[in-house]
Amino acid sequence: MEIHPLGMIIGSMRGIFPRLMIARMNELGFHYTFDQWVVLMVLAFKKKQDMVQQDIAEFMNKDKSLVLRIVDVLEKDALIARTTDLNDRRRNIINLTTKGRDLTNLFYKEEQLISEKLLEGLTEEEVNSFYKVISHVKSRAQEL
Amino acid sequence: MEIHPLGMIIGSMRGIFPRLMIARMNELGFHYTFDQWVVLMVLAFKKKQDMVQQDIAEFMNKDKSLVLRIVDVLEKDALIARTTDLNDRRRNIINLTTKGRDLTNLFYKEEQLISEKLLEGLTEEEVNSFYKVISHVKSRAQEL
DNA sequence: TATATTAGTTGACATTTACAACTATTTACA
DNA sequence: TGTAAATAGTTGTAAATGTCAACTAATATA
Repeated sequence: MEIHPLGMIIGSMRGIFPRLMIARMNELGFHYTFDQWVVLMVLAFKKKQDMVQQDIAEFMNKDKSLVLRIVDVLEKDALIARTTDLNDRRRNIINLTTKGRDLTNLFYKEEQLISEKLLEGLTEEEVNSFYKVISHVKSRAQEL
Repeated sequence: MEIHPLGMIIGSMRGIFPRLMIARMNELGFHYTFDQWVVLMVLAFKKKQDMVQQDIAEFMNKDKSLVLRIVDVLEKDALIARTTDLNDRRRNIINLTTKGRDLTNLFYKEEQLISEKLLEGLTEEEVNSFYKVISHVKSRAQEL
């Protein structure tokens, strides 16, 4: 099978969607970075109970020190709240506040609109393959 | 059709491949950033004659001032050479040096290996759909 | 009880993001 | 022909990210 090396493909497209989303959210008056939004959305679509910083870092495949800095900003803006896990005081459980949830609802709507525009013209099968490949790549990467 | 908003998908996977590639190239003794490699690879797989900084910036969907800084570093390391376009002296034509070409050949091999590992287990059809979606998204993004 | 591991924090430095403003040059137009 | 607009590249800047190490506090394990 002919493999297109992923470097230039990733290199040329990875900023596209984030930039479109950020531009739109800036228009609406919200000046958060893309990763800040991702953290909020991870919490909105909670993958498991009692998400902690380490969980978010793993999901985003980012260094925990970066997640800490993002969480600091979002907490300062009262979009999330951090509480100590009473079962394990090393862990901070992170939840969206009401204000945070309002923002993630808004982001989600805009995200859907832009996603629809970008994917318009593709078949459902093609889009599903796209998601499957991404999910597969994430799994494979964890094994390497 | 059910659309998975692209935010968290992009947010969780965009750093995977770059990080794997950078780790591998660091092992081999090359300490360039991912975007520095992308610039080299863009020049190696020349999309057109007489690539200039603006062309690279457009391909990478990045600000021209970033491309300038990357080009400065690569020129300093003698991986590329910059010459003024005699037909239009605003433009700098950028070419790989022999040293630069050696490095891109090496990067390409490693890129192929890692890509193969990440895509192993997927059908050719699924991978082709993946590339098609990406190409499509890039085109659509330029229209928005 | 001592050691190893984990979660989070802090710090440091290079690079990127995202603009604006500038210079030099070319193109368009009156 | 002269001027304005546009283009390519350069410089500057503040904030954020990438990436790593070293640290503290807490938990797990031998």
